[in-house]
Amino acid sequence: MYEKKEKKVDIVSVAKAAGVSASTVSRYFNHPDLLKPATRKRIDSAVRRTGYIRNRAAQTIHGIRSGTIGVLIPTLDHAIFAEVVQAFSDTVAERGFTILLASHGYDLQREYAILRKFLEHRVDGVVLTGLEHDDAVFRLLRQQDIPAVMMWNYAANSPFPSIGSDNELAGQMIAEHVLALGHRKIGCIFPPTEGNDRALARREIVLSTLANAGVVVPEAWSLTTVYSISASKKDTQVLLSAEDRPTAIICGNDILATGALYGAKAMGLSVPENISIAGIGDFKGSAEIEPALTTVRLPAKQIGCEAANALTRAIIARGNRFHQSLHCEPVFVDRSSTIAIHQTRSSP
Amino acid sequence: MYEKKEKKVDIVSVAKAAGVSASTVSRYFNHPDLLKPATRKRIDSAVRRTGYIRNRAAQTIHGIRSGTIGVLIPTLDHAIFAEVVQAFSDTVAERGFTILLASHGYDLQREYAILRKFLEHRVDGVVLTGLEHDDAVFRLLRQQDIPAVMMWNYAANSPFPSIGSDNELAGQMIAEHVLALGHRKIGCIFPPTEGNDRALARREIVLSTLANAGVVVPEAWSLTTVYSISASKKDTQVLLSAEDRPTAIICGNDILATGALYGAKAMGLSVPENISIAGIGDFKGSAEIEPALTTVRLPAKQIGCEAANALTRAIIARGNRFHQSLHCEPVFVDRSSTIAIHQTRSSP
DNA sequence: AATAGTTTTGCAAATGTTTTCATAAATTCA
DNA sequence: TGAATTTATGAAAACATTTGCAAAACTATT
Repeated sequence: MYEKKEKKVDIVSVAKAAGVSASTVSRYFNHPDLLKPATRKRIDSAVRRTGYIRNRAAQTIHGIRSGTIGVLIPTLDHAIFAEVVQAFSDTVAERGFTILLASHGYDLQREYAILRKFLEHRVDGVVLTGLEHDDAVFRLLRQQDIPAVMMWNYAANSPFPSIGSDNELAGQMIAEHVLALGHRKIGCIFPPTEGNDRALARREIVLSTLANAGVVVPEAWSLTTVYSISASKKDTQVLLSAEDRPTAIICGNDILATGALYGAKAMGLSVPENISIAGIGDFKGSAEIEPALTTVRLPAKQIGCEAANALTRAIIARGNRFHQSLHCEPVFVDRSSTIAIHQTRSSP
Repeated sequence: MYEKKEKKVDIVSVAKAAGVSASTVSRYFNHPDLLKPATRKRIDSAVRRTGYIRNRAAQTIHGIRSGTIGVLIPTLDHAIFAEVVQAFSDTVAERGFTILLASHGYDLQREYAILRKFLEHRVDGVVLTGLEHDDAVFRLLRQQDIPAVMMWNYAANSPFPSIGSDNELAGQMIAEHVLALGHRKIGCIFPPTEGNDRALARREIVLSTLANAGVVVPEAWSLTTVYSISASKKDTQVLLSAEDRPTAIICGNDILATGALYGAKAMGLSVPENISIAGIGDFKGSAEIEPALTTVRLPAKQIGCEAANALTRAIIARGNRFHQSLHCEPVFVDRSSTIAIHQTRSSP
C-alpha cells in the first residue's frame, strides 16, 4: 500500500478550497480584521479541511521576522546553563519566538561556525554565553547588524550588551568570606579555563584577593579539575590525604564544591569542622546538601529572563540601537560548609 | 553618525561583484564541481568581500531541507533531559542539523501548539519526549507525514518509533531489589504523574511488584512530591519522623532519592543502616554522593544519540518508511544506599 | 580549419508567501 | 435613486533562491 503522497498544501490550495484568492487567505492570517466575517468563516473551514500550516520560510524571505532566536552555550551538561536556557526559552516563547539551540563545548572556532549557521537561518537575534569570543564573532555580529546579547557574565564595558553577574565580584566575595573566617591555609579547585572566561575571572580574582591578604596558595593546593563531581571528589581526596593540608577549599563552582564535600566525607573528614568548603553558583541542591554549601548565588533564572527581555525588546524595537547591559548581582550565601578557623581542629 | 544601512547582501549582489550570474553563485555553493576553478575563485573572493551569508529560508521554499529538527521536552530543568538533549544535539550537529528546542512543562496542549510552530518552521523532523501525547499530536504527525521519534521511553508497540528505556522494567528492577533485601515496610516517593507517562509507569509497576510480593504501601508512606531535592528532603523528614517508619524508600528518580538521602541525614539517620534508599535514573552525581546511590541506570546519552541517529536516518532516507524502535536497556546499579533488612537496626 | 563533443554559464521559470495597487461590491448620504 | 464613500477582494510584483534548458565557450579529432 502506497503512502498517499498528496500534494503539499499551500496557501493557494487553501484559497481554492475556500473559493477566494491567495491574498485573501494571507490576509486571513495577518490582518483578519480586513476580511468580512463570512469570508473569514469560509477560509477557516478550508484551512481546517486541508490541514494547512503556514510556511514561515516563505514569509521570512519577505523580510518578515523568522521568529527564531539563536542561543549559543558552551554545554547543556552543566545544570546551570540548562537553567539559564530554560528561563530564556520560556520568556521568549511568551513573545512568540522559538529558540535555535547549539553548544560549542568551549571551542571558540565552533562557536563562530554555529553563529554563521544561525545567521543562515536568519534568526532574529542571538545570545552568546560569556564575554570572550573570537574576533570573527564580533565582526560578524557587527557586520550583520543583528541584535545580540552576551549573557551570564557582566562587564560594564562589554562591546555588546552583557546581562549577567560580575564573576570577579563573586570570586572576591567568597575569597573574602574565607579570609574573614581566619583561614590562611587555603586550597583552590577550578575548572580548566581555556575558552571559559567565567572560570578564568573567578580564579584570578580569588587568587589575587587571597594574595592581597598575604595568603599564597601553594602550587600543590591549586587544582585544575574538569567540571564533574567525580573528578573533583577524586582530586579532593588526594589533596586532603597529604600530610599538610589546607583548612579551607575554595571551589570554582558548586559542582566542584559538591565533589569536594563528598571527597572529604569519603576520607572521614567532617565538613566544616575539619575542613571548610566553599563554592560559587548556588546550584540546585546546594542548599539541601548536608552540610549545606556556603556559596555565592548567581541568579541563573533572572539572567535568562532578563537576557530574553533585552533581546526581544531589541528585536521588536529594531533600529533604535540599544545597549542595555544589566548586572544581576551575585549574592553571598552563608550556609554550613564553612566555619571560622579557631573552631577547626587540624586532625580528624 | 548614521548606521550605515547598506543593502542586505543577497546572491545577486555577490553575482554582480564576481561578474557572473546568480545561478553560477548558487552552483558555487551547491555543486562547486560544476564550476571552473577560475570562476570558483572569483566567486570565493566576492563572497568574502561582500560578507554574504546564504539564506536558508529561501532555499527551504524550494523543498530543500531546512536543516532543522524540532526537539520537544517537558523541561530542561531536570538535568537528565538536558543530558539527553545535549547528546541529541551533538549527534545531529555532526550531520549538519540545528535544533529548535522548546519545552512544554508537562502541558500536553502546549505541546501540540509547539509542534505546530515547529511545522511552520518546516523542521525536517521532530523528537518528542515520552509516549503519551494528545491525539491531535499524533494526527498532525501522521497528516504532515513528517519523520518523528519518541524518545526517553520505550514501548514495543508505540505508534511512532520509540527510542528509550522501558520504565516499567526499571521500576520493577528496583522494587525487586528492595524486596530481595528483605524489606517489607517500604515507602515510596514519586513525582506528580499528570502529563508524565514515565513517572506514572514507574509508580504503577513499583506498587504492583510490591503488591505481588504481598507488600502494600500504606497511604501515608506513598508520597507525591514535586521534582526537587528540597521538596523531597522536606517530605522525607516528615515521613521519617513518624513513629512507625519504613525500612526502605523507593524514589521515582534520583533527584527525589538525593533529597531523601539528605532528609534522612538531616534527621540523624544513617543510610543505609537505618534506612535504605533507592532511586531510578543514575543521574550525574548519584555515584559520588555519600552513600553512593543504589539505582537503575537509564542511559540518557545513549538515548539521545540513538534518537538522533534514527531520526537523521529517517530524514535522509525519506520515503522508505522506517519504524525502528530501540530499547536502551536500563541497568540495575547496586551501590551503598540500600542494605539487607537483617542488617538494619530500627532505631538510630 | 571545420566538426563533434564536452564543459561552463546564463536565462527564465518556479517556489510560497506578502503587499501594493486597482477594482468591485457594499454602504452611506442627499 | 444615484453619487460619493467606504470596505472587501483580486492581480501582479516582489522576496532570495534553485534548477531545467539552452546557448556559449572550450577541447579534441580529423
